[in-house]
Amino acid sequence: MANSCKEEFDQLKRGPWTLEEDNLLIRYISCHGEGRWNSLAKAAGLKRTGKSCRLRWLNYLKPDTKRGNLTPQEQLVILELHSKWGNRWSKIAQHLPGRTDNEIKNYWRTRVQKQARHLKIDSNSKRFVEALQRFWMPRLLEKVEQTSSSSSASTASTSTMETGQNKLSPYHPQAKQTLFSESSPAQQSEHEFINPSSSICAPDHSSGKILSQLPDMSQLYEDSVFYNSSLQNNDCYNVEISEFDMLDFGQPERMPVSNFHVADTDWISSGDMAVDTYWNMDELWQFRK
DNA sequence: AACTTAATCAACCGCTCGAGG
DNA sequence: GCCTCGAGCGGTTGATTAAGT
Repeated sequence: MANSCKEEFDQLKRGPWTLEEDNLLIRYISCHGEGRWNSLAKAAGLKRTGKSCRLRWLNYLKPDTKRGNLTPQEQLVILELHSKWGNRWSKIAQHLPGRTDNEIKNYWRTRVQKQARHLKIDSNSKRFVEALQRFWMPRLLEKVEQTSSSSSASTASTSTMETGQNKLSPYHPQAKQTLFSESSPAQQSEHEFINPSSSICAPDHSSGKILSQLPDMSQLYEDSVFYNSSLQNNDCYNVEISEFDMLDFGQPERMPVSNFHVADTDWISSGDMAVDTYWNMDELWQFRK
């Protein structure tokens, strides 16, 4: 008995999914629906664990799964919700229609934590959260504003969440028809959609100026955790790496946010949304160069 | 061109939780 | 109350690709 179980386990396939496997899973689920993943895997003729099938379906094959880079707005939502809930990836994912917890987790680990390492700040620390809220999130808001204004100029019906390089699942029926579809009313009602700007600082839509809504820079200067801590810090390595960063957090009048280098290319008009809509925090350090 | 390093992301693993017997 | 099983979650790994030297 134990041997047959072991044999069964040994026969299970691992690693990347093949097209045939994907097709088997899609066909089975379209006929019988999701759930009971272990028996589903067997019934579908897949030599995979139920877990593996579930993951593959949820993260890649499910029709409303979005692929591709996160928009600035989506990134903003992630930062905002992560500051509230921490590593509750699935909870955060519920507020980003079409995005999976895995995708969000990967984004956080590869992009956001990278910047924390860069600054030598613990990504779970208050300092880092403050850096995000005071500095990077307003920058993202700015991009969201730019995106929405440029998209409204080109087409009034295209929502910000759906613009850019987002791709539908390759198996989605509409995938070949359009890359920039509007989210359906049903989809929107399924998720409590977070408007990032509402929870951080409301953009001034009447004037179209986001900069007026940025954090109070004089206050930022006064209570600059970064400035003070970096100067009082005897750790030479930390100062060496962080001095410019910290000073700039602390002396905003010397380096207003609006002066930050956005990108080498005009990310709105270049048409290369696949590259430039992606929030690249490295841009934030480029003013030093 | 060849090699190394870094970045990305799909997939796996172990754990917890809740439902049902 | 205990056990089993399915489902889901968060952390981690490893293969692939891109960038740098």
